[in-house]
Amino acid sequence: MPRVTHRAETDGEHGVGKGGAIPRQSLAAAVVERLRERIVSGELREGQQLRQDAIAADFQISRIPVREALSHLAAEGLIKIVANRGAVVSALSPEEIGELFETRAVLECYMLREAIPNLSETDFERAESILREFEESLEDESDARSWGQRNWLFHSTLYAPANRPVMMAFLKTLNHNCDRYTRLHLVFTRNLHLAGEAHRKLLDACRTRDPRIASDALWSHIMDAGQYLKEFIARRREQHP
Amino acid sequence: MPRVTHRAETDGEHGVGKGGAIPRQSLAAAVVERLRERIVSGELREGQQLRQDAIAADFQISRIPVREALSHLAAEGLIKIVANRGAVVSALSPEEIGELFETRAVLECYMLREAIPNLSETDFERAESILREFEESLEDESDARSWGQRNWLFHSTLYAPANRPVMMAFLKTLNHNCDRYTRLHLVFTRNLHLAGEAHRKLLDACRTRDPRIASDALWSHIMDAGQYLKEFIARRREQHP
DNA sequence: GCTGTGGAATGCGTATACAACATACGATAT
DNA sequence: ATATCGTATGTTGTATACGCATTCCACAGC
Repeated sequence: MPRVTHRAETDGEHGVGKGGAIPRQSLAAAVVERLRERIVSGELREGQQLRQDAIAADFQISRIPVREALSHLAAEGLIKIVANRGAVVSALSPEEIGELFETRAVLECYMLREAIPNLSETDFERAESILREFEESLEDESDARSWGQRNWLFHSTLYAPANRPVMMAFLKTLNHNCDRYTRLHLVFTRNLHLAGEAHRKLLDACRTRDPRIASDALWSHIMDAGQYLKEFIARRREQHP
Repeated sequence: MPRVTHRAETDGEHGVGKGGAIPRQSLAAAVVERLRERIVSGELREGQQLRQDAIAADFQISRIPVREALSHLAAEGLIKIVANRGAVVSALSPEEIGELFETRAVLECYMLREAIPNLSETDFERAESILREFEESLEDESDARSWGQRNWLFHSTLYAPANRPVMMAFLKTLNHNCDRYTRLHLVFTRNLHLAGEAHRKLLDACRTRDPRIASDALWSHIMDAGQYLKEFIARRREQHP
């Protein structure tokens, strides 16, 4: 959707603030993307305040598109807005984090069970190649940013044959919200390879084409991560109150 | 949250448009509520265009809060926004409607299974009384508006003991989206009492305290409705293209 | 020294104003 | 007569401007 406002012409001309100028599409949509990236990547810590003025100035736009962007992010659950008191990056309680992963587990296991009968050899190869890329990128610290994307790509490849676009959309948002915490954990523990192993086990389980086996593997993959994170965050909150 | 803008003083002074003036809280939030009500109640048909100007004039406010409200509703899935071309009440395909109900079934059955061990006699009595109110209100045609609310109230009472606030919030939105179609169906077929019977069966199933029995009952309750509606809408679309 | 009240400062919510984009219709040229 | 382009109109997207809520701090009273 070629959305070129009058600002577009001035984009490249002079200095860009720390945020840089925004290129195309709806400004609000662009701001959503950038802010989400910053939140999910951990650049914006949980609890941090988001001032409309500051963001607007940073992107060199007015507050209106910023407000819309914030509203959108609030709907996704990444931030919380209190009337007249601004927006903060939502700090979920350990229980809420656990629930997020639990919801994922419930829906994704169902998706996988529905997908298994339709999984073709091509799908397996696709997942395999994504997994290899994934494992290679694990070495590269700077690539940590794309970890979430690769993770979702792998999972969604397995679910795609279920042919449930609506659920997929749901799950994508949910994963955004979970990745934020997963990354936090990964950064601290640095055992990224564990995630790789878990994925490989999961893929093997799918190859059996037994819905029960695959589903169980996925269930523990997600719930274990959730449980681990729940405890990790709880400990961390105690130490840094 | 007492949100009184300078508009509040002028609220009662002169004539109200068809929409009436808006009292308190954030204007945007208020508009969301009203529009959602109109969409879910079927007052705004699917596919119908929502012009910002018209809505703003109707509520006697500017377009800014209207835009935010629309954005919010889009996030809930009740409307669709295309850049520079406005918003329309989202017309879901029969397949999408089916998926909506399927998602509900998956999550709500899980919730119910988790809730069953914690269901107390008090909970049963509460559900019972809601169900009675429900059945009484069925006779009153004018009360059809509150059908969705009562329906969700009944369901959520059964899930509450699972103690999963995040999932509950998810499900509430999902139910809003489903009710819109359920209502459509009910208005045409007028067999509201069927819903009452299904709920009574469900309650009895829960009283067995057997997770399997209760879950199965809920599953068919939701999936049957979804399937029926899917076909109903498909037929209706053929006839009124 | 502590508490309560008033005022300034900061930042959000909304209104108004203007610019950009989409569509439809009519004029002109082939 | 048809096709294409320009223009008119309406609607959305964004900027600027202003009023109000909340917060923080100073200062008076106890």
